[in-house]
Amino acid sequence: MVRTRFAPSPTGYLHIGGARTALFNFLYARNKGGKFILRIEDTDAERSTKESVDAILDGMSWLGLSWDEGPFFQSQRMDRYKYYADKLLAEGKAYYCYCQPEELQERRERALKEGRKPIYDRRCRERKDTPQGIKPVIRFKAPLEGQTVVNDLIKGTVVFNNEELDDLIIIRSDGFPTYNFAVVIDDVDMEITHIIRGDDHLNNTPRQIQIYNALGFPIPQFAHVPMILGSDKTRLSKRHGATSVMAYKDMGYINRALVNYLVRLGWSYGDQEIFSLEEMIEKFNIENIGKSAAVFNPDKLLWLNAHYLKTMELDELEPLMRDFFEKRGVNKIDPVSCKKIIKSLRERAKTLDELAESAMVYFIDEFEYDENGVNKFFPNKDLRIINYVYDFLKCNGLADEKVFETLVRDTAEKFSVKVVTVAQQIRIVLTGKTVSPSLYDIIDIIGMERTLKRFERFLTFHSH
RNA sequence: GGUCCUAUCGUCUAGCGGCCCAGGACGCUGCCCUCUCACGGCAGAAACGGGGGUUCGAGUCCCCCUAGGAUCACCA
Repeated sequence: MVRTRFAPSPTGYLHIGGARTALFNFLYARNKGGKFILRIEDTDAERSTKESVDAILDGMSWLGLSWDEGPFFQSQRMDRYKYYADKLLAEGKAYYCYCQPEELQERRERALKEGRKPIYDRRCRERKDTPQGIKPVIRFKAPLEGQTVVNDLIKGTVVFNNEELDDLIIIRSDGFPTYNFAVVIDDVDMEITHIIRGDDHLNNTPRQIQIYNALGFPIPQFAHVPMILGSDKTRLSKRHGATSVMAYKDMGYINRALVNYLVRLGWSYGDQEIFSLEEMIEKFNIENIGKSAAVFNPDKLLWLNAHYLKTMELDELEPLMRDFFEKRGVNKIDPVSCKKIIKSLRERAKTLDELAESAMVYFIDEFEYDENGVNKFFPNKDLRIINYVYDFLKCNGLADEKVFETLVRDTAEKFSVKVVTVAQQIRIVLTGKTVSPSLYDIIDIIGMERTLKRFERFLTFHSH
């Protein structure tokens, strides 16, 4: 039984990189019919917050990454870490260290300056006395020689010389475990079979393997996924734009689009670009994860978002638009007309927010007229065409789109102008702008009454 | 600096020795469609970092160089 996990530390929101790691773990577990476990690594009391936990859970839910077990909190598992630390101590595989943080820091800097390795010098390793008044840490007795081999599903065989690794702290002076110790205990307790995580952890892996060995635990499978970089090829951060998953929701991105984008960042399945969640689960595998870091490309994400905007069911899209309309003060809007609006704009917008913004032509009757547009399409302030169209609409109404098209064409012919001219004149009358959705859609959505009002308003503004 | 990882169009990538004078996608350019803008369709420009090997044959295997990234905490 495959068991994977996502183990974020609650020191901020769910970011793009974490989301992809979570996604890969989720997909792998689902693909194998296994379990996906969520664990919160909150051993750093200083930086961990409840808000972050909620933010991460929100992000996961929005992306549809449901977990089977958890969330487990490391802060509630102190007895487990203590138990195994004591065990290591009793077996002579760990020891108390009384060195103070300041002197450690100092020695590190000196070593660096003198060109030596900045690793712990193990001076407490064979210490027999127990200094009073100092709260010690517990260090792991790492092997002094030999090699530790990581067999990684993505990176292949990676060999580390043990002399490069020092005696890491496993329990801090405040009694809390450190990361490298806690993950091992947790992954063992939670019976994790496949550890899929960012490759910034590759260097931690030999240390963790040494702990597995010291405790006699079987080694799980490791898969270190390459990082996601910003456009300047440095680690993705705020200055590259939004990195919070929920920020994308707020900007009008659709969860499926983001998930689809993320799955293709570092993973591929031939030439396929579009994947439904079901397809991802069916086709995901670790072999097809690339080995090199990937640059986050906002344009491609935008394209995917536009794709889902164009192809999703209107019934699914309609409720998603609510927030974006409300943001603009549009609250009472029935689902039927909302769907009409979406239909008229979905091919012109790339985000839900953009769609809502351009939908304002349907809601605001008091707008400015684009002066350049007016000058361009109304030579000599000639209002005869508009008057003619107005009269026609007032007398005949508009049965359907075909009638409207005929009207535009006939009018153009009657006044010996191009069809574009007639259309653009009507567009300016109806929206004030030279760019808008299809004219018939506007009339259909706002209704004949408001249509005629907009004509009258225009004529009043421009008749002198 | 030590250690580790990585290296195909600007970007995401296909390629797992001959099917590749390198394919797809985003973006970009042009044309078509068209009531504007979009959408859509078609076409185009655009890459195997460099140098050595191995081999009849290398983008694909090996080595070196170079370049990027990661990591060296009582953070995770």
